[in-house]
Amino acid sequence: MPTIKDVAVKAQVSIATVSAVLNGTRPVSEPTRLRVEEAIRQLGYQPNRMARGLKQRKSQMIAHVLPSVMNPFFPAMLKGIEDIAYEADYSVLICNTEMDEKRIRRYSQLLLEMQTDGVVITAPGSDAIHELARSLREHGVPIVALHGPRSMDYVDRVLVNDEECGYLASSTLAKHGHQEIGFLGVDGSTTSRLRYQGFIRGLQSHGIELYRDYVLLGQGFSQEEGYRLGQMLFSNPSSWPNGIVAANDVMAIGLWEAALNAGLEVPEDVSLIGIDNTLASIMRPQMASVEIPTYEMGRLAGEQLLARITKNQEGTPVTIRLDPRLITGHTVQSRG
Amino acid sequence: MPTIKDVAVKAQVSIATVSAVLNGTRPVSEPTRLRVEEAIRQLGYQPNRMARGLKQRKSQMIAHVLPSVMNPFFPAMLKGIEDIAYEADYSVLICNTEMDEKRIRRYSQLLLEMQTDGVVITAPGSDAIHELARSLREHGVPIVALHGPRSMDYVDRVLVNDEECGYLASSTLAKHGHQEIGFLGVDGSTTSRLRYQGFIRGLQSHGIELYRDYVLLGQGFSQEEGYRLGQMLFSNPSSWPNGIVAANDVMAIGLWEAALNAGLEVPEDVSLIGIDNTLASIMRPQMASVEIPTYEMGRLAGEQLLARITKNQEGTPVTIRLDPRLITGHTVQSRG
DNA sequence: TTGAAAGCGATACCAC
DNA sequence: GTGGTATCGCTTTCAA
Repeated sequence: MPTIKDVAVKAQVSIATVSAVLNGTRPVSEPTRLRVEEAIRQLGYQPNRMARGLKQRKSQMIAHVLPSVMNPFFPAMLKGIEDIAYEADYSVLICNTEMDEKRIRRYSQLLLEMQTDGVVITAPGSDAIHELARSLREHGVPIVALHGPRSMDYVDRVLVNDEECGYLASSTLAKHGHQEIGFLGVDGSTTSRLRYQGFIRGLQSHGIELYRDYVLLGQGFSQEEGYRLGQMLFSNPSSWPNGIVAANDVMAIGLWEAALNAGLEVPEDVSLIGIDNTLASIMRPQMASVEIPTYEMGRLAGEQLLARITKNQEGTPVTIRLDPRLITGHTVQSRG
Repeated sequence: MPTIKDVAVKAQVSIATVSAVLNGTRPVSEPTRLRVEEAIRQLGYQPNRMARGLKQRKSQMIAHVLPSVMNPFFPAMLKGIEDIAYEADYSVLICNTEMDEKRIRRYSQLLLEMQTDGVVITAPGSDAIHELARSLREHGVPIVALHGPRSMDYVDRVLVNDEECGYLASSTLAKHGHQEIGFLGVDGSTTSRLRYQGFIRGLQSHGIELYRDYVLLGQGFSQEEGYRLGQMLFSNPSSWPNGIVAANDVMAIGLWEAALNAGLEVPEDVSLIGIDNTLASIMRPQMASVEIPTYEMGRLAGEQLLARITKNQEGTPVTIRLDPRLITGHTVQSRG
């Protein structure tokens, strides 16, 4: 690979001048500029970002820390971040945590070693995640929490209104005349808890009674857990809810399966609505869900991060909160 | 951030010795080693990878060039690559091409500027992609084509046996007694063409006639195209295939919808089978499909790439070809 | 077993 | 407008 020196020799100028042409940091006369540009072309010269980064103490790289790209909820966020980064000439490093403490800690160190200019965190707030955030901040690396730890109120955040998600879901069932409405969530998850709060508000605002037996919390947002909780819900053949909100689409699909296996028809016997709209729209029949603008959130997180990097490093943390949107489907049927 | 020099001062040794402790590149006496390690701990020192990379002319970064992480086919591959990279202390840069020539060209340049140590390419072989590969190779950057351009026989490749995918799909329908079998594919796609060839072989080996009218090629592997082609297939109310192979799951789902809209029951009136198993398993009823071991392929690609980077830079290109696996579902029903 | 010093390929300050 | 050169933080000879 040719270096700036090769260019300088070929164009018969100093490397300082080549640098000036490259970065426009100072005026260069037309003829020299042309000579330099010609030399660059002929040599196929490309500046070395490691050298530049070393000197400027920035890498033009940002990172996205997320649980796993294999979870369909996240790729759109990653894509949103990448699109913004691309436009601003930044590269994106990807860090799948798998919710593994050890892995998070190693990435925490790696990001520092790489001189990452900023980090978007999309991961539940475990100890290791908070430690990662603390360490990065301590070293002056800007952070944006994207649908991440809600408790990170000391960094910029891009969130969806999770309470509203739950509200939209239960309200929809209520409006369709359901009176006995269940909720499937995840124990210890802030997201699940907020959605449950909205769920309650939806019931209340329609004057519907809460059946505590129809509220079940599992261990994770998985299809298996949705199925397992579904089985419990339908285990009593004489009593089950006629409408159910699941804390996300994946659980809703497991729930759906449990309903079918219990001999129930959807939506004739029981209405279902998910949250996220990751998979709802591709199901047949299409499942009702509450859409979260994940791509847009990714873009906003990317923009906010770059703003912190290039402009106001300081300044009080910002919170951007987007609203979800109801997606109607064929798994909700009017009652009575 | 403390530098190697700070450590040296604190431990009262030269930076050369610190470096030796860090990298084990030469023997260091026990007492000095302990002093250095203690200094590193106390300062919270982390080596600067840009500086190291500049000197060593490698970045400890690899890249994954793929059409889009939002396409459910790719995340598992990316994850496989990342897992291998993580174990070997490499970072992964992500490059979504969106099949956009301009974007590919910019990434081509970026990867060079970043001093990327190696690249996994998972993208159809457009002009721009071949140009990217050529440019990287010219600069000595190892490449692995992961389910990528089949024509890149000058680089290592990790592929699935696409012909076999088609064969498994049509054979399955044949074994269930279907006689009039259709195929939905994509015009100009090598993947689609190979799967079609296997499809034909499946028919032949079961002595089944090919109905050319039931073979339709669209413009892309999308649900919309699946739907559109499906509509064409079902437009003649007196004649349609009773079994159809779609070149991938996403198209199969569009096709499914078209069938339902045409008033046909699946699988009573028409059997369907997809390829990829990206979405088939989560559909209800579960869709039949042919599974591609994408995660495992990603791992193999990562391993092969790292082998090239750290060991045999030279040596004739390797091709690793994995076999697909049939996933039975409820969209195929026996005939007659 | 250790240290001094020459780079790696850029940027940026200081002269001219 | 342009050139010389110190510098970024590290690795790697070469000497001692």
